[in-house]
Amino acid sequence: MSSVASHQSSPLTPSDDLHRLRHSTAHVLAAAVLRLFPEARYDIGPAIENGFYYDFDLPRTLTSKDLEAIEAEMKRIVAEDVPFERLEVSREEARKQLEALHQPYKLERLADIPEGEVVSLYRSGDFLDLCRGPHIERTGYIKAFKLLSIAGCYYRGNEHNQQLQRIYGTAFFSQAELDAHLQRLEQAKARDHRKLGERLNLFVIDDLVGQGLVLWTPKGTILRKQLQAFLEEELIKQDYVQVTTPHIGKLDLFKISGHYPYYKESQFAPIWERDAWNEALETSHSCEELRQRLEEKVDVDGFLLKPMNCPMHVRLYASQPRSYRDLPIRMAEFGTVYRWEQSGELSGLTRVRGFTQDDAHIFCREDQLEAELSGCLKLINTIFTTLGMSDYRVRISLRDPKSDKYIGDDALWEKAENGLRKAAQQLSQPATEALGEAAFYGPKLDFIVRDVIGREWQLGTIQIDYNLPHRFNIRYVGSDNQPHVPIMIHRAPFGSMERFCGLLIEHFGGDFPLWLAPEQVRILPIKDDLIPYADEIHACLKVAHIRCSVDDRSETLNAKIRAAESDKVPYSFVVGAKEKEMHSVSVRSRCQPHNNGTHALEKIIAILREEIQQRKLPEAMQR
RNA sequence: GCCGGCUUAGCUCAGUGGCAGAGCACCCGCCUUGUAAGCGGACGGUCGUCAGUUCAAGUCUGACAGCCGGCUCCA
Repeated sequence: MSSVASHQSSPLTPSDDLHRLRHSTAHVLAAAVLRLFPEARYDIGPAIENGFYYDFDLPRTLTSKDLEAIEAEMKRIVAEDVPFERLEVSREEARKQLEALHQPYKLERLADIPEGEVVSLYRSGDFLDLCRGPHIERTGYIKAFKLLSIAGCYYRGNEHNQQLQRIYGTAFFSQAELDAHLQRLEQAKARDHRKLGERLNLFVIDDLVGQGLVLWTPKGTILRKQLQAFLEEELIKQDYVQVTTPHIGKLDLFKISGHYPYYKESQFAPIWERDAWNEALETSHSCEELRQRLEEKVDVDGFLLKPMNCPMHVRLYASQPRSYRDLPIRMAEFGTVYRWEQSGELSGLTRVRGFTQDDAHIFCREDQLEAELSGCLKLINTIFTTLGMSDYRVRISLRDPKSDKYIGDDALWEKAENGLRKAAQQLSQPATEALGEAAFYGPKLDFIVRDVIGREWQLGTIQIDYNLPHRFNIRYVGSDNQPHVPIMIHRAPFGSMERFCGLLIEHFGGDFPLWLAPEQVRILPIKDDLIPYADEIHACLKVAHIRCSVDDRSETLNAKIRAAESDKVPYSFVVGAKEKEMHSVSVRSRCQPHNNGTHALEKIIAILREEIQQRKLPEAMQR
């Protein structure tokens, strides 16, 4: 299947071959850069999911013109068809060779290789690299590649280190595969929720309102509300109660919860009371003193835009005495939270500064934990199944044992982590464990989905928390008449309405199932004198709670159909004299774009009501 | 926040120091349409913002803002 010769004896899958091809192409890239910039210092150049990159420290910043020149040089190296030679050398020998090349980053990378491990260098023509390999046999095997972009990146991924220039590229076995890949990238752009959301008029992000703050249009609001209504039905089935809490709360609340001390940098700055602010200004003798009083000492009252809903739900729990008979209490809220994300990280609906979580906190007893976790998994499964989203992965997010950003003692953490591991076994697919991805108060089970350009985003999450109940000292009276501390489960099946809608737009490419479509039916009168009949149909659909509009422009039918299709309206009803006579409509479905027959109005309304009620997926996605 | 790129009409985009442009959309008129664009006209601009260079700046320089791709971060 591939023209790439394998020089390992063990059998390899095609993806291994592709990986090797790309890694070798990265070496050719570095070789080309070195020819054009002899003073270049190179770091590492791995193959990645859809291609490869290589990081360089260069005397000047690269432009797109440079990419063309580098690509041309790479083609020359491919034409030279030199072999990749593996040289296994002593650590000392490797050091000497890299020193001779004046490659400080490579020397540091060499020092990272554990004692006792084989050190290998790869030579291809005039280029030498410290590399574990393996590689393809000759540069001539590289048939189809393209450099894609330049990006800044930090050495070793640490923002305090030197910033390097990273060149991204991709390579395939054949030009046809490369072309197909580039075409896929191009097509993905059309599905991008940032483009599609604007075109379909679902949401707006306005400079004057602020970065990362989403304005939902009437159409987008319908989408959101339908999702919310869907989830609310499930909440009723699972005996949740809904609550409502404010957008801000006292700083003290978040000091107790730990949000303020632990994640201060990720929050909007506190809102200080005017009097306290004035007094602090007047009585502070220096800016530093003022800063300390406002941020560190407790003698100034302030408020925080809430970064999470949990502290408020905990206080609602604590507002009454609770008996073991009351548990579990499943407290849900579509609560809007605010976080200070770095400006460079904001992106459409998927990374924003204000978003609404479909949040809930379950307060339960130890003996109820397993059943509650199971209920949460069931809820998430219902959502993903209803929406036809099967392409997700599950991550068990654990503490990084080396970090100090977590609260609570080790025994409780272990208990929570094991609880999640056990719950994860119910899943139909294996979950992968990830250190350092936990919340500061507990481990999580995260459901992760990719966007159209391949970036991964966390959507749903289930988190076990033994810590907040202790920090707030909440209790219930047990059957032994003694106080006990409940366990909290934090869970959000969508995660954030904004992020979820963003990925949903891309998932459906804007072709939402009927129940979600902002405009479900568009009525297209053939001639202007049919407008009164179209209005009559419109009124009937409205009574049946079907969202529709009449295209009463003085346009041809073809033009109206084109507009309806491009607006991604699921059904068009064409009405002319024949339909009027029989009190019927001619139906055109977006899934079968041709005349789907003439139906009596009552009949088609019943069909659509059924499709809405059952939350059917678009035919194109049904199996 | 860091590196780089981009920013011209509502949208998509042309405009290589010398009069601000096109297509589509919106609006008006004609046409009265049978399953993906009928025809014509009019309207629409602080060329992201602010400085600078120049006889002259959409075009060159700088700062700032926003967006895009990465990096870092992500409760």
